[in-house]
Amino acid sequence: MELYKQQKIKIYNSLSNQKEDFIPLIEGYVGMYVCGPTVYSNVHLGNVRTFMSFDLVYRYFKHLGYKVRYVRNITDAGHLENDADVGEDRIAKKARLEEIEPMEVVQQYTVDFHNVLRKFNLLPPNIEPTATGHIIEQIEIIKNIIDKGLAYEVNGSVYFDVLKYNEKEHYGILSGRNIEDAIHNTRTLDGQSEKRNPQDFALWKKAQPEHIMRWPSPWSDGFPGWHLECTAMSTKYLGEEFDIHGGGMDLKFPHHECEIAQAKAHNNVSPVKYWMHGNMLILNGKKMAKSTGNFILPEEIITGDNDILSKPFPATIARFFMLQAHYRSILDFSNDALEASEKGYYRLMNAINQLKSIEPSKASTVDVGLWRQGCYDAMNDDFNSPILIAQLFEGVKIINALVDKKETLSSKDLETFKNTFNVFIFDVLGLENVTSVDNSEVLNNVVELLIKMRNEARVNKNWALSDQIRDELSAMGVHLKDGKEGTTFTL
RNA sequence: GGCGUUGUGGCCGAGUGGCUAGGCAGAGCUCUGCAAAAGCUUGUACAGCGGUUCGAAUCCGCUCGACGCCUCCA
Repeated sequence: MELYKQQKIKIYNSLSNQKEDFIPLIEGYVGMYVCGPTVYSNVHLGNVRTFMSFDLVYRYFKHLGYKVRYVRNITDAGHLENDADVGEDRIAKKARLEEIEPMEVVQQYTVDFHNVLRKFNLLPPNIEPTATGHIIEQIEIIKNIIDKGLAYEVNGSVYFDVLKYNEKEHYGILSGRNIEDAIHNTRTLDGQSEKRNPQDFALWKKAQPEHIMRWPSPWSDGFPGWHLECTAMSTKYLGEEFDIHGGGMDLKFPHHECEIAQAKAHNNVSPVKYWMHGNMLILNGKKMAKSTGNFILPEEIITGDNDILSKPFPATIARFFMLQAHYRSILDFSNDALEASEKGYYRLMNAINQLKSIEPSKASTVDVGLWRQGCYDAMNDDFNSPILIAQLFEGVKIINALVDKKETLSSKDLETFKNTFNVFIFDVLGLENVTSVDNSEVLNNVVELLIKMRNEARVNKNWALSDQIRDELSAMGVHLKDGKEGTTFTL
């Protein structure tokens, strides 16, 4: 029997603001869409956190035996900057500044994105579609929405008519807003607008002469609005109605709100059953964001090349650190917190390494089934990885007690225990067992110390010791050379 | 200003109306020639003020603070 029939998941649905039983549209299958990055610059650690949160979700579904179709897009058609009416496509702007092709920008940062996620051990999605690869689909959706009277064309651009939509539907259903409030609280209007209403959003934008990314359409040579791509691609690959849509909390409004409105207008059905939003990674008390410069790059964790870091950390430790917080909580990033996680991580891995050598006994003194279900209960409760990790540390205590022969497990229980422990750590949490941190500086110092001790032995004519040091180092691959200027070594 | 989230012991970070989350640090113990490491044990915290309740950190109200969104954003 598949595990998913035994383990029932509850998911916090942003649409209802409460935990709901997860019931897939088709039993045994899960359709999941996650908003991917806009590839106009390097992803920062905050971006990684969000994708990692959904990596956890994906991994757990897979572990339970669900057939998952996980779609995560690449936004390569940029977003508009500043005022939408005069704004410029981000990718196009970057390309113009760097005097390269827009697709070079896209290619460079897409490759970077993939490299980063691989280092943090994120599984690739099943489909990773691009916005520019779905221009035709987007145009078709716009046509349909215009036909239904919920969008209008002005000067070659097309806008979604939010007020009209709101007559029959609720624009703001996801973010808990009322369109009336929004109208009354409009910020200072900047300049003249083509829009009938400030809340309207672009489905298609006419390209200005300086725009280098453009496609033909019935309305103008131009480019699609940002929100539309996700509707086009999720509909195409997951259907008009699918199970889960995820993304960062900051996309809830307006991006996801607009997606709901478009999709409903287009398909006459609410597109998503469970909306999930991952919370922000905070640095210095503020959200990480490229625009403010308050961020840390994933690579900097690994190289230690950032002033706030005391040293480099393996990527998997950063992963462990982030999974120690629930995905819906804001998480504070700091060197101290990372160091604390590092110690806990090694404790966990030491236990795993000891687990291999434990011998079974005739009977069990530990209720393995209860402990195992505790692991599942944690994940079933809205993917609560911190609780799971706490449960795994209970497992660490059990392992230590087994090593000390204070507890025993039958061979069957031991098998279950080992299997569960490994599955949750490596398959579900996606951690990697980094046993030793390769630190060439430490190695250097160690060898220098041995050289010094050997030289003292030579001065004392303690040839037995000095030769022992040289020969044993040599056996380990460290070769000493006595030169006129002193002793050096090679690896 | 509007909408929403949140405020937990030295630090990070879970959580439920009554029963010790967990990690790090600290303390005690075991082990050990000494030390370290490792293991075990230990922490009565929940912004403030009211209210509901037999009982609230957990529900409600107010105050104060923090954060997110309202413009691109994971």
